[in-house]
Amino acid sequence: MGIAERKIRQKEEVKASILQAAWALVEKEGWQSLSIRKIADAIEYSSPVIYDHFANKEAILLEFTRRGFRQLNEQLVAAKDKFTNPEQQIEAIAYAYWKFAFNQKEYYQLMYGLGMPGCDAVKQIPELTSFTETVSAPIKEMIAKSNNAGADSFLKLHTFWSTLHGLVSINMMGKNNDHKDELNAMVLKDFLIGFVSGIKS
Amino acid sequence: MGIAERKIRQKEEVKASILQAAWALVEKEGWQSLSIRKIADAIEYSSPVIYDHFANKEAILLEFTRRGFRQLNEQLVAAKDKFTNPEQQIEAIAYAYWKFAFNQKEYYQLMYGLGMPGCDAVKQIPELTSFTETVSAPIKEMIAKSNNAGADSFLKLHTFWSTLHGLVSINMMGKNNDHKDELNAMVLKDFLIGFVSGIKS
DNA sequence: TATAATTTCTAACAGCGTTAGTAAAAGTAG
DNA sequence: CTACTTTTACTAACGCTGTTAGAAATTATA
Repeated sequence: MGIAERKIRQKEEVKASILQAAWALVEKEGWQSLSIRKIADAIEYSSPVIYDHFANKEAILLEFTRRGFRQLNEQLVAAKDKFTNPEQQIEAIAYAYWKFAFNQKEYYQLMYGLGMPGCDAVKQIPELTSFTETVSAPIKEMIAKSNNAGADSFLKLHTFWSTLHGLVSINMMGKNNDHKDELNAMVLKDFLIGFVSGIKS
Repeated sequence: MGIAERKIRQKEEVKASILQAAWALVEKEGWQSLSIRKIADAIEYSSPVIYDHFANKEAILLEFTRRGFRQLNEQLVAAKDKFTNPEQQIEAIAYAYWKFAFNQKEYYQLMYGLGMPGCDAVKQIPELTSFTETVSAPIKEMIAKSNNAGADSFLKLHTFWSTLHGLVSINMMGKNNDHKDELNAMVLKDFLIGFVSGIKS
């Protein structure tokens, strides 16, 4: 009897439509004004139905956070795989990260800012692991090739990630300067030069 | 007739008590659960009274953001003034910044994260200027003393600030590792070495 | 077809920021 | 000291929010 299967399939269709509708709303009005009732309206169900698929609103946002990290990771991997040289790889990763942050602004804000998701929430994002691995690989390679074999890759990863995120978020909240793009490109380049040479030495 | 003066004084007392009560609530329950009604309860007035002193809730948060930057700046200046050498100054500033972020966690989260205050809001924070100047001064000095006189101080300031903020915010959301403090100290040191040597070269 | 299980709904609770309109208090003038 | 005007603070409400309880409707099983 395929009845149970069909039910499961239908249930997942509704769940997918919830996420789809939610994302459409986020893109149109920003994540700030996303509400359960609006989602329910969009999928033409009553609001309590949503709680049959998600424990609460935060769970929906968490799902998007996970998707965001998955997507970010895909783009980083794609950028990285265009090169074999780890220096070029790390540079490509940095630019891809930057691009993602501003092209998928809603995702980025959800993933990071935004009420600084509780420490508990962060643990529920296994996608962070892939992200970490993607960035770690070229860093480890660089260290191995360098004269500075004692360097700690975890530490370097942390520095790399933090700086990138810092640049992004200071920029997102910052004034809309005319020379913004040029400045950003320079700051990014400036950081990368320092970062790479810091590993080598 | 000092009646008008007394009235102004009384009005400002109420305004001060609003901010005081609000801050007490933030410290007890976090900024997330701060509400106009709770503030009103705490100062033993009805909620609409608050709107005689602040345009809206955001204005209250903005006031705290400004106070936060003022306080941060004071601490940075104090740290800086312990040294005359710009390298030591910039290092002291970095540590003071770090200390502020974690000692005054609520402030820091309000100032930065937290819904990434609208671009409009940022312009309304004149305190940012003093902050910028405090950090710029030693950077400019370092550039002047270096062989690399062409370096752009604004660019370096941006890098410095971004990296610090990145380190802080990645850490605030991060897991509570056992070796957290040691790692942080190392990352901070790692960054500072790279930053300073990057300016000199 | 009757019963059991599931799905979906309406209605409500408790909270939020904010505003309109009224009652009370305080200050001013005759 | 009374009459009027201005300021101040209140109650009540609007339109939202996330979330839950309980009834109604639908669907599957015996």
